[in-house]
Amino acid sequence: MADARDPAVPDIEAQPGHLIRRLQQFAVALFMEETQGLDLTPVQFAALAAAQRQPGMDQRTLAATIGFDTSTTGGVIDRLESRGLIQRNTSPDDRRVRLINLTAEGAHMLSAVTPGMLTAQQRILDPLPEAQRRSFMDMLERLVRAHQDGRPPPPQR
Amino acid sequence: MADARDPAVPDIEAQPGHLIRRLQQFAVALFMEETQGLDLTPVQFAALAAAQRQPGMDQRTLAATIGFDTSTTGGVIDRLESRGLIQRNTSPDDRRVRLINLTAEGAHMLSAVTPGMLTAQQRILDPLPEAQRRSFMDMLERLVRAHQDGRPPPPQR
DNA sequence: GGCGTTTAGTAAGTATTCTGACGATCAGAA
DNA sequence: TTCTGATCGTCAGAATACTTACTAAACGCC
Repeated sequence: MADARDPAVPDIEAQPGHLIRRLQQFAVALFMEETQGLDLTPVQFAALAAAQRQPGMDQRTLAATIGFDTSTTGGVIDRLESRGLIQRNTSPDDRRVRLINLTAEGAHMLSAVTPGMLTAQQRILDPLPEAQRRSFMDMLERLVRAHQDGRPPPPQR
Repeated sequence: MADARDPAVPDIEAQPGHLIRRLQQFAVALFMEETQGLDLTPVQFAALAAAQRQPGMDQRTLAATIGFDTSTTGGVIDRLESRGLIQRNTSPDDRRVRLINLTAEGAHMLSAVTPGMLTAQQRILDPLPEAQRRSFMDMLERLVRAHQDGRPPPPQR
């Protein structure tokens, strides 16, 4: 029963933010479980996949693609580069820019990880009745798209 | 158009794991924005709220409540303790155990942060039509509960 | 009481993730 | 051309988050 003197703690467990964090933890755990031994994190996988999809990307574009800031992306790329999965070359047109390309090993790694990744994705949604999975994904996409399109400033004027 | 030679990269952006990660990022950003200046992270807030809800918890129980391992929780509690928001006392019954209690400043901090936290929670779901928000939350809860209850083995037999 | 096992917490190491500051570089203006 | 501002990337620092290994303490069996 609610305590009138304590409106301050409305049950963390029922808050969207908390549930989203928890679900994200499980998603990562499932990914790691299904790709065990390949030693690639979900974020590293996303970076590899982005590099594969659009070769010769600069880091800034890659960061935006996978949804991180350039700082974080730089670190991710550092590790992938040191493992020989991607190459980072200075652009001839603009020496500030580093162009990212997948190496052959990177492409191989991507193929090796993908089946497990897909299994993990299925397992994330598994607890939902099948009819709801699409609906959940639609809402997720809608939320992410809305937030990344910048919060539309409050209807001023 | 799909390239038959490249079944390996099925569009990261459409995978549940990626979308959940992105949404979590926005959730954190909204929390920080709405509680600006108070200098409390969502995780720290969760720990404070748990301590408030059940005073005298040991760290292990607290960790389970907010959904982290004991290592991470220990670090979170370190920072809260050094800011004087919680106390950590050795249990008289079992000297291995540290009992967590909110200080007066901790309780005050909790009250100060809660309104912003609630606003942030609303803003997370804002982009969804109101009719869908409850539905989204129900699915979230179902997913988290199912995963934390251990993956129920597929309906065999 | 003594000893092996279990348990609570910490420590170390890796990897995210963010913000803010910085250096290098480029592009456009004076 | 030189100055100014903007842009790309990195660095430094803080806070998550995980795993593995370790210490300290308690428990259970004899």
